[in-house]
Amino acid sequence: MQCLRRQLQLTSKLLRLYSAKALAPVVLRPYQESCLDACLDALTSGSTRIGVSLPTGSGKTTVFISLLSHISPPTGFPSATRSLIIVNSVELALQSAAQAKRLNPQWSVEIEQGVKHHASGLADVTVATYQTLLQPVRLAKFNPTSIKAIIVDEAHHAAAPSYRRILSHFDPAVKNPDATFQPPALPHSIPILGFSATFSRHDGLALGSVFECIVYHRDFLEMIREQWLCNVRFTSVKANIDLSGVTVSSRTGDFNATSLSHVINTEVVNKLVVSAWLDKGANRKSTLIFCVNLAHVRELTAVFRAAGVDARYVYSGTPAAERRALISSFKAGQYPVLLNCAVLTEGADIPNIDCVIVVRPTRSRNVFAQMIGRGMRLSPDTGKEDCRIIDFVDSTNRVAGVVSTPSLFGLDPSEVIDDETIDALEQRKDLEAKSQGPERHYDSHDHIPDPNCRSSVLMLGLAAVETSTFWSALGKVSFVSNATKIMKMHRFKRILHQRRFR
DNA sequence: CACAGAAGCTTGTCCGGTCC
DNA sequence: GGACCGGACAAGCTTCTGTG
Repeated sequence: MQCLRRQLQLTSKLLRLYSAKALAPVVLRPYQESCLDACLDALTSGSTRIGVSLPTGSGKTTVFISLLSHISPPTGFPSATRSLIIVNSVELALQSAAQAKRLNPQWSVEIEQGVKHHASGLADVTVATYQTLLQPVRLAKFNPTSIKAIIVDEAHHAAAPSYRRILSHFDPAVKNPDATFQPPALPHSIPILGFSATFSRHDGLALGSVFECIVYHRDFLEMIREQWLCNVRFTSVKANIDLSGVTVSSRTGDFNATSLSHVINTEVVNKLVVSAWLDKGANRKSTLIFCVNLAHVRELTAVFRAAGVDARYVYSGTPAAERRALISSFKAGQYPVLLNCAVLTEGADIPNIDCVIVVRPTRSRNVFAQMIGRGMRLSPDTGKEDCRIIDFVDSTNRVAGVVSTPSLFGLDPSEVIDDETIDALEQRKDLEAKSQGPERHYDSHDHIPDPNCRSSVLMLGLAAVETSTFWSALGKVSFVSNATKIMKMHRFKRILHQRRFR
């Protein structure tokens, strides 16, 4: 087995070198290479359902397209040469297909989506939206015997019943929610590889029903430090808000929006937000603001406009054409402030954003990372040098579990942060750690309890910090060196082969 | 041991958002 | 307009704890 693995690894590396020389277009970043290695290592070790966690802007699409070129048909099934990429929006489908064609011009690439895009099912790579694949006729085009791998983009959705309805056709181990569903008898196993920036779900239970393990993870903090994402300057503003009375959903673990809006969407706080922006963000070209709910979006926009700032907002009800125009003119720098509520948290690609204001306190590190991640894409064309992140912390009561800039760095939430870089914050954390003795973090807990994984993390010695879950531990892995971390991730993966997720 | 109240968990329904 | 998603919320059920 060891010998076979070495052979396969060598083959995949030679293939990578060969394809790089033959086509010469793609030079993967070092972490993308490591990610590829981790995935191929897992596949050659026998895993078939694996996850990869890479932050927004890290080039997930490039990685999974490259990965497909290194996955060979299973032994004994040379005709299984096709790949299926499942995405959750038309934009992602178009982006992935374009990237697949750009990186591998020799491939036939098709899209299966809606009424406009009908694939034959015979292309080397087909990119499909899950909404379209839910139609049996559309799904039936893809014969499992001819497929060598399936990629799931935004894979934190993969545990939803609709995704499982699709994936169960390609892997009997994925349970179809329909009790009458007859699992297919497949001649060979089809690897399912999930990619996401926030590889977790609030309900927590279901991801393990699709993926066996996470084989690679990169935290956005180290990506910034290594300048794969743009530099960030953090500012935390103390506001007279009291989160202690805000109700928390037992199901999601995060604040209830309605309850939260009673505390956040007030005249005092809204004026403070505008003042903070005038003080710290007015010199920025493009500021994106995250609000609690629709009422908050509208009222905060009004306060900005009353202060003479050209602020606009998008929400789900904004007509598609109007939304495109709003985002397009925002990208062009035609107005400085765009507010939204949950519309632009996932998949929004607006690289010119150079200021993000979070006026939506959260207990989820994922949600916080998604929000501030919108400003971290590199954008040399627009002259963007860095991104300013402004968030608001309560000054009246210290509520456990709130994710803010200080807690993100393991600092006391009451610490004042004014225009500080990641390096400065980590130096401050180190000083605090030295003065306090044993390491302590004030981070929140993410929402996926998994006793098995906690055991694994403990086995790796990664649990020197206060953490309750594998997921939050992964978040803290960013504080160790990259080389060390990758080594630990490889060890972690091996352990998971014996101790799988639920 | 039995009962009542509190706390926590599960389930169903509704809503906002997205896509077909 | 319909289907599906995640999230919010309320109602009902179960479990835990304190008291007689």
